[in-house]
Amino acid sequence: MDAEASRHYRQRALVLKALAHPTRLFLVDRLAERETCVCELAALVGADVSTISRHLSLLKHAGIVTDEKRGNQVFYSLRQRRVLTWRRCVEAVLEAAARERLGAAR
Amino acid sequence: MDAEASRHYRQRALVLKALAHPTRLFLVDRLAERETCVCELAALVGADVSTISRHLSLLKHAGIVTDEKRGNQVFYSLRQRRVLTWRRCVEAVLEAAARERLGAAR
DNA sequence: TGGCTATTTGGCCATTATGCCAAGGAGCCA
DNA sequence: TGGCTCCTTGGCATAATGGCCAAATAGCCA
Repeated sequence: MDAEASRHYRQRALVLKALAHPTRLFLVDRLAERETCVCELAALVGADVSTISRHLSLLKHAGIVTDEKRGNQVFYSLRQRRVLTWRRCVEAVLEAAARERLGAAR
Repeated sequence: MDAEASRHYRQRALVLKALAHPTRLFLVDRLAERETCVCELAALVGADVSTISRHLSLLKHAGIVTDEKRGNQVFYSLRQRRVLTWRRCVEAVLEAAARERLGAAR
């Protein structure tokens, strides 16, 4: 893998890494419905506000979400919806695995 | 997030975690072209064979690739091609970020 | 069987990721 | 200004990753 390919894949892996956490996937799915403030998201997840703030910050740096301060709250939302295609990719893998299990059990 | 949602997202995050590494993305792209043995992949990446073997094992456990022993070599291949939609998901994010940078520079 | 080649696994170590608490900063309202 | 609420960031402890070397396995072929 030459330097350019290396950079190419490092950059893409960063985006996937940002998604690759249960809480962050939940947040992305949530934000796909509507913009939401940090405290509400924290309540939904059931984790410390600081923890959620960190997850959101990570998603923001990855370019997946944006934030907007309004009053003393910060509302996060998806930067674009096509990132939701992560579902198609993952479901394809899970379905193939499920089919394989059925085949093995036959 | 209740117990079921938690399980749901944990399972999906596992698949994304398997993809979320530069070397593993490279391997997936490579295997999309044709099945390849471990030693050839190791040479392409330029890493220790044991390192590549571990990455492939991880991809296999995630249900993304399969292996087939033939002689004293092991050939890996994609289990299904729809996993390649990771590209669409990631490119959407990168393109949005690029647009944003252009807008900011305007 | 003995020697080779191809892979996987065990061990170790360095680096990164996570999560919570506490502290710090911002904005709102009385 | 003082007190609240909402977020973010610093500090830490713990767990998970990633990589390489060395050792163990498996299959081929003399």
